[in-house]
Amino acid sequence: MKPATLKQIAEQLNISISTVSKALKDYPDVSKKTKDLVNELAKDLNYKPNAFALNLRNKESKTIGLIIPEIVHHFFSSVIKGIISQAEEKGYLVIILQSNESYELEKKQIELLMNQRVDGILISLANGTADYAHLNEVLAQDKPLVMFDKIAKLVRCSKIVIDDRKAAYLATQHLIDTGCKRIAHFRGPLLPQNSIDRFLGYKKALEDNNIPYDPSLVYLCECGEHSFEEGKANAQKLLQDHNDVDGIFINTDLVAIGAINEFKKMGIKIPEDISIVGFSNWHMSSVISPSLTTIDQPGFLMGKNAFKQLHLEITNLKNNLPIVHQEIILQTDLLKRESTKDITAKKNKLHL
Amino acid sequence: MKPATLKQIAEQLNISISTVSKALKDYPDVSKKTKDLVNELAKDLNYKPNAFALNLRNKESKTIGLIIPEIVHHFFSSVIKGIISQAEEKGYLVIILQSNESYELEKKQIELLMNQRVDGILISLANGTADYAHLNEVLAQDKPLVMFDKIAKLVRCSKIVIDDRKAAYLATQHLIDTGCKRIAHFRGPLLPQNSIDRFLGYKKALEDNNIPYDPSLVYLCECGEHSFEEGKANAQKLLQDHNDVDGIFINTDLVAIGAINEFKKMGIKIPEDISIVGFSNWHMSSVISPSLTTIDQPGFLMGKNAFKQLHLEITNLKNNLPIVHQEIILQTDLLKRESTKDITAKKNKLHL
DNA sequence: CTGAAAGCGCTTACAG
DNA sequence: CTGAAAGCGCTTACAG
Repeated sequence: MKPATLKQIAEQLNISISTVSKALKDYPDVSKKTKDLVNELAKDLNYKPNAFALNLRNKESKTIGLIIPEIVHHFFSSVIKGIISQAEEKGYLVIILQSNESYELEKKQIELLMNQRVDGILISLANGTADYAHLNEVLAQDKPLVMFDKIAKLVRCSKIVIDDRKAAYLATQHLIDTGCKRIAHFRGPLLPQNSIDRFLGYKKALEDNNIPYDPSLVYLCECGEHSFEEGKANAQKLLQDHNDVDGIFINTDLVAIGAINEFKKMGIKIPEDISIVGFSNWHMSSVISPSLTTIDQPGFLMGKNAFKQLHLEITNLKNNLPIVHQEIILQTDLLKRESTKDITAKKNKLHL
Repeated sequence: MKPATLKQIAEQLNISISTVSKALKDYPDVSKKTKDLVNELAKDLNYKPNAFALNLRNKESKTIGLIIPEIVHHFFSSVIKGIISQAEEKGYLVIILQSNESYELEKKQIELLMNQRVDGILISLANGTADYAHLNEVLAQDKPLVMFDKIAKLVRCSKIVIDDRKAAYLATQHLIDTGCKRIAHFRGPLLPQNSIDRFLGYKKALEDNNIPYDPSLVYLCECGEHSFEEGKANAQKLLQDHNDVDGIFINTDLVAIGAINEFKKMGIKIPEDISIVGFSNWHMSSVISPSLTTIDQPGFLMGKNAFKQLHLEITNLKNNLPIVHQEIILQTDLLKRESTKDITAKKNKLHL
């Protein structure tokens, strides 16, 4: 059974399409009697306005596009959840595409979404993305665009991020505060700004505490599918290279958990021998033993804020109001758990 | 800058809109000269056909809807990935909604998607869904609908599933084959058919091996957010209630991992004292120690198949071909790892 | 080879 | 209070 149209209602009632349309929208210049007739029949026929026709007329589809590097990923799926929940509240639908960390795919997907004429685009960049022409093109066409987490500083649009550098600084400072003297870092890949910033935060904290920076203490991870194994491998390498390390700041929780597993297997005590701080607050991190001290990365909140900002820009554009790009920096908290030492306990001991 | 239209091209070239349209579509009855002119200008203006107009005319949007109980979930996010990857290949976009395991939300979202006039709908049911009127309504309106994983047997549409009962049977049989005599089961919630079937498979395997079924050996889990903690709690309870258990078949890997953690903490050896089999093959399961014997639940493949089937039905509907509903049962494998005993090793020993 | 006309389903300014 | 007309941007059967 095909969905009913205004035309059908009009014909059955022997009135014009315009009147039917106005009756359904409760225009004041339609008689009560006509309105009642129309509404009743519309209900009987289960009339729903044709979204395609509305889109064409209103030049908007109440649909946005989301491009994300990876879906099977705790942080990113939390962001998606935040975006969708907020979108649903405002009556928007979300088309999701996955770039697989590929610049080429990302470029194609931007085009797809532009051709689809979504009302706006939300994106977290692929690691491979170093050229921003496709993003600037979106902005040039006056299409609202908001970036989150993995952003390009040079693109002039709104951004929702955390302060990776500051968070990494705090993480490292916490290791120093709890007595670590020789602190290693398992860093993320070379490209996204985030792992660069985390590395820089680590380095800065060392400097500010007069601890010499030693590049041989920095190990690289892909932080992709094999994060856990990378953590184990790096833990092994680290022990071979340096037997004096007493603290590690690790780019991602999953890598940290791999490292912890390996250390435990080798009989190294955490936090007594080596203290560890992770990054992201994965759901397993609070639950393993020892539980992992880490930086809480607020994915759900980031998603919510990203959609809110996009929605604001879509609305302003529609109402010919000026669009002010925002850079929103979400707060990150250091969650102190068992993989680092408890300072208060230590202090108390000293005071005995 | 607003996107270009056929009208603009026509005006600039002083020809009719129809001719422009036909030139762009390479109709044979347009002169080469006109085609060249049109194509050149179209390229200059970066002309892209207006998707809203096409949707209205073609009565299709090359967009499907997906309703899923939970996004932040390893299995479901794998399914999503499979769906999106396959959809992209066929030129379809995917709108994702999350039902949060709520029947009410699910119902609303079905309506949303119907009003949006997506070309088809993919759904995995909320645990709370026991009434299927909203799903039958979709089918009554001739909209292709494919269910996966959490399905309703009574709804007459295509389904992509695994054979939960058989997989559970194999898991339990494996425990029996490796010498377990007293086998417990941590089962999932009462509602979705899947956990019922897994329970039934467990029970059937016991029967077929003349092991008496003991209801006090069956423990319930929500298998939601706190799966890990549930595993720990159930492990504790089990030890209090029964000190003779030597094997457990557990509804979900995450619960199993929680249980393993707890057992290890209590000094119970796995698999020597208690053997454990999980279900789903979560990415951590192969990587923890001892690694978890489990049933591989092919999420990505399920997503791919679900979209393929939906696409087939969409295409057939469009071409007025008959639609044959399929129930596709994907293969599940038992992955033998360290949390159960190695039979071959045992056999070898016996043969010495 | 080109173009006017009708139509997809809706809305709204305008006429009566 | 009701309806004819124009328009959103496109396609295609038909006329010339």
